[in-house]
Amino acid sequence: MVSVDAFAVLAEPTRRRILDTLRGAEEQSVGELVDLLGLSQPTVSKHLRVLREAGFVTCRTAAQQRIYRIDVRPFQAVDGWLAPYRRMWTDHLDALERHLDRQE
Amino acid sequence: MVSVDAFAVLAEPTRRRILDTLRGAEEQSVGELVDLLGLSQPTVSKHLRVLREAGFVTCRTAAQQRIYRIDVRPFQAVDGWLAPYRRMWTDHLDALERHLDRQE
DNA sequence: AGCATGCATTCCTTGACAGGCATATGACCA
DNA sequence: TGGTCATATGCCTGTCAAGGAATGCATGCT
Repeated sequence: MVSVDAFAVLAEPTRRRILDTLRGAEEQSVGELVDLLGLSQPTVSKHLRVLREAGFVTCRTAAQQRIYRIDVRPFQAVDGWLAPYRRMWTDHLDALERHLDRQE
Repeated sequence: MVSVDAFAVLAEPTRRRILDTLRGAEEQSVGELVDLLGLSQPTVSKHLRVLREAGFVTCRTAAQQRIYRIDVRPFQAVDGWLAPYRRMWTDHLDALERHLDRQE
């Protein structure tokens, strides 16, 4: 329960693929993800566990299936770290816009 | 030269600390970073190499010093991946705003 | 009860770093 | 030229995570 680092979780390309797949579909079962991604079932389950423990996905049980869906909160944390860097180029773009506005 | 994954680079907490330090100072030498971060010089140099090869920082030579500064382009790539997820909550916020507007 | 389905977990092996330490490189100076 | 400063690199070791194969564990069905 050691609160895994969100960036470390996203460092795995396979996990980002899982998230990208989930993003396009509201929610999906493990089997659907296995089919869509072409990965082994244990591989998908293990990545889903990492994502779940980091809060990126939530899970509900439907009969023998586990249905996963995205939770945005960890993404907000990542976005929070990224925000000051984003300002480094949006500020420049804003300045450029103001400059172009003055040109007219 | 194997085009390292930007997320994998950011997965290291120490590297994020280096970036956060650089962000507050335009540019800094390796020695300054060593002092500010309290890390060994080889450790800092090795992380800077990773950051440099991934494009997160650029480097200029000033006498015996190497002066590092941030380059925003890899951050833009990361932000690009994050953008659709960000819409998942900004859309909700926008909808909430519209709702509150109608309340008035 | 017995069996199949859907998923999670374990064990094992392998590969990728991270940090410490020592050393190399390159620029400056006397 | 010899020495020093600033930084980069190499080697070594420990740690940790990923994937494959096999197995465990529920739930549902007949």
